[in-house]
Amino acid sequence: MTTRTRFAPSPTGYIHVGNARSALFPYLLAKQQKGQFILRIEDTDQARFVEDATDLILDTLTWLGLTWDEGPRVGGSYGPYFQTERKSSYQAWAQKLIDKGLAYADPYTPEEVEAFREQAKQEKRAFLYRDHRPENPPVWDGSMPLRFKVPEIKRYEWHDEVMGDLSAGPEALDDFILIKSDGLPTYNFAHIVDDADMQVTHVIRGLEYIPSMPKYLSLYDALELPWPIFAHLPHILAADGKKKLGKRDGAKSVTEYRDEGILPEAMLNFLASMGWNDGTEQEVFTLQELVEKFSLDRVQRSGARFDEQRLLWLNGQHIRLLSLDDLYQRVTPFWPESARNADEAAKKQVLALVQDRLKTLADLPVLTSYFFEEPAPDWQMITSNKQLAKLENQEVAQLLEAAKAALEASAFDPESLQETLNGLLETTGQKPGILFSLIRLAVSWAPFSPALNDTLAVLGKDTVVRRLSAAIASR
RNA sequence: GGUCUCAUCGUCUAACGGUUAGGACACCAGGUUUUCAUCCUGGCAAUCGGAGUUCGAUUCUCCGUGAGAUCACCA
Repeated sequence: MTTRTRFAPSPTGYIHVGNARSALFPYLLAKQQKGQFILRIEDTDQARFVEDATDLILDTLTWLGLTWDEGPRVGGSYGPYFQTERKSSYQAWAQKLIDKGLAYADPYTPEEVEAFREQAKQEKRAFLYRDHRPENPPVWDGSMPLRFKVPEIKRYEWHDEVMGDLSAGPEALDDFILIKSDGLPTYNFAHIVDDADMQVTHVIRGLEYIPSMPKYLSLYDALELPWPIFAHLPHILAADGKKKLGKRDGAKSVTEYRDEGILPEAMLNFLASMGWNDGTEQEVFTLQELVEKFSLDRVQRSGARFDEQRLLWLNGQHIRLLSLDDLYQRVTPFWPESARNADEAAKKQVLALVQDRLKTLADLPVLTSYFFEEPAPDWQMITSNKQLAKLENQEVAQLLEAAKAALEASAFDPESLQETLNGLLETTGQKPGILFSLIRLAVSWAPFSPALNDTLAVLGKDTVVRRLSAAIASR
């Protein structure tokens, strides 16, 4: 049997990093086993439905590189892949339960059920709907919720690929709603029917579903459906707390990270590393490597806190892995305004220089703007520099003049420049920490820059001489 | 409150009963004859507590403690 996994989001908003990992692991497993990764949209909650959310979800997954084999936009033989379009299937499966006497109309109003719930709470005991099962339920005409009648109240035991052997007592079992009074199924019913219809072999989801497992298991049995393989994933915790990461606590959307210059492969690597590792000391994985090495039995059972610093570090690692051409493509929206009219060759030259220093793509402007526009002299940078602050005004001027003269006479390839710079050290008798820092600042007025000779070479003689003159003049 | 789950450096994690408890991020200190956010070297830092099983427990069992999840006509 080929492995078929799925990711089944509801279109209620953006995808945050926790959601993204719930998509990643089933994706990895399906790809590794040459199976199919299915995307299903669970849009049965009309109240929480958000108009553009589906497109946002699809676009986010596409950006991440988690492409689906079946689902919206691509179709497939087991569709439709939107739950609202699958009503006939839910009807058919519900009818099967009704025929077996395992589903009944819920005659109570929501207020009445709520009252039962209140009462149970008052009496300090768990609320169970099945304690209130109507003796002679009316015929279900669709205007009332349809409830599942749990056939056997017992303890359930099952295996979880991540969590191991699990079990839960009869308290976890209750008559739950299959179809709401609006005619749409609940998640509890729909996902089981859909997974069966779509021949999903592995149910991989967050561990918030574990407490409901006995209900699901009982329904599989009632429907005479084999149990799929289950894997419940630990939560990703918010950076500051111990709570499950959620939108309520301001979990950032995946697209925000994209806009901040995070690479999709870094995000995926990071997400995978929270809760999974291959047992070696490897930290940086490409998506292909993740596909090859992933396994459910090496997934952690405890939650992992979201540490952005680690994400940043991984992002830098992945930026360094990119070819220059690839990086050039990705960095397109991040260039400083002043680079807009620069030609491709010039931009690539600059990019090659800073590739090793980028932590995010969004760092590009700070690192490169002085290549494309005249930086404004900021003598604060010199007076606040520990070493440069010791220099007399006059010395600064002399050093800059000397540098200007030497560079004006120099060839401008990196090697010649290094020689010229070294020569300058001797003639001025200065320490490199002082001389080179000064030149660097006078030419870039930037907090950081690549190696001085490389920077000068890319800048070109005219620019370097002009900026040194400007620096001297502004003193 | 009921049910369920989890527990190793600050953080992410490794160690299928035997290791000086390993790696990475972050941090700190050096180095790479400029800065630095790259790179290299070094340092700091952990098995929640208590019983038990065992020659030997991070690892197995039990009890605590702590944390989380869940108890919807939401998923």
